[in-house]
Amino acid sequence: MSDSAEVHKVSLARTHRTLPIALLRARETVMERFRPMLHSHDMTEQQWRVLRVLRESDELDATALAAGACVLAPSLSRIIKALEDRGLIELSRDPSDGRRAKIRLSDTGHAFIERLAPESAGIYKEIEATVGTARLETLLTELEALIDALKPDT
Amino acid sequence: MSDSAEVHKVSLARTHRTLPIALLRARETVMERFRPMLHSHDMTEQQWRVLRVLRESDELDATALAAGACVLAPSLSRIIKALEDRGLIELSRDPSDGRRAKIRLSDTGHAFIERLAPESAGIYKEIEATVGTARLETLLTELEALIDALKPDT
DNA sequence: CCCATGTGATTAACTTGTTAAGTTAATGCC
DNA sequence: GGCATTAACTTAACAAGTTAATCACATGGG
Repeated sequence: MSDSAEVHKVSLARTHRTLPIALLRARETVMERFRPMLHSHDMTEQQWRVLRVLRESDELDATALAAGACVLAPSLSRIIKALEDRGLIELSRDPSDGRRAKIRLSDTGHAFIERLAPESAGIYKEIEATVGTARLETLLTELEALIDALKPDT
Repeated sequence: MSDSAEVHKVSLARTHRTLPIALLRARETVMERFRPMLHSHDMTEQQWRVLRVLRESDELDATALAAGACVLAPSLSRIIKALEDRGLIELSRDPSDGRRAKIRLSDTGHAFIERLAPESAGIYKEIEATVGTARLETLLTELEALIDALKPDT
């Protein structure tokens, strides 16, 4: 593009040096490593996140689970249906509040996640080794700082 | 969850302290700031990315555009259709290779992006002010380092 | 020239993201 | 109790992510 066409442009950062795209590319680069193993077990990343969050705190309502696994409520509704059909999770109603669902791993679900965990942990260790433990910790800390800084809005 | 149930678990990092989730949450936190303005102009984030990449290098084939805007080819096909229907971009064929498309902004598209650019730049400046210019630059540099480290695979 | 093979782009099918609207249950006020 | 409001999901509709399949054109042998 010629300089003469450039002058009347409002300043916008070069796309590749912006937070939204850098974060997207970083995430994609990382997920590439996990996708083949998840796919070989007919898992999507989101389903795997839901199972892992359930493993950590073994009975949650849908709102807490959605927040923990970083999926929106409508997505979670569909994911729950899929995982329940597969027998990996179980549902019941909160007796004190008929709206609220209670979601937990089934025995099959526990077995499933323990079976995949070593692979998953192995891939993560590989990434850690490639990137460097120190750099990875720094990055995680800075990402949290970014989130905390922006979260309560202005 | 009780300690006795904990012991036979294979080690998996706590979900919130992992790259995939931290990157996802960071991106979501950032995009929250942009979504209202894009939505008010009937733009999706992806469509906006495509337009911005086109603005930077004003005639691209689909493969290069997809790489630049970080969308997969099938998504780009749909986005192109939508943007063309709206008159924001123009298509032609590469005369030397009938498979290859050539995609560029239309005059309307140029006008549209220049009209939104100040808002977009303003939001980004707000983020920069909140997070801190130095921290943001550091983060961008580290994200690029991460991508470079992981990109050529093992 | 014909065919095999490869490449650029699109289509198909399914899952998820995203917003809006709908359902059902709880709560608060009169 | 009756009624509006809020809360927790769920459903709907459309855009995009993801993988596989397909189409159209290019290219390199034979």
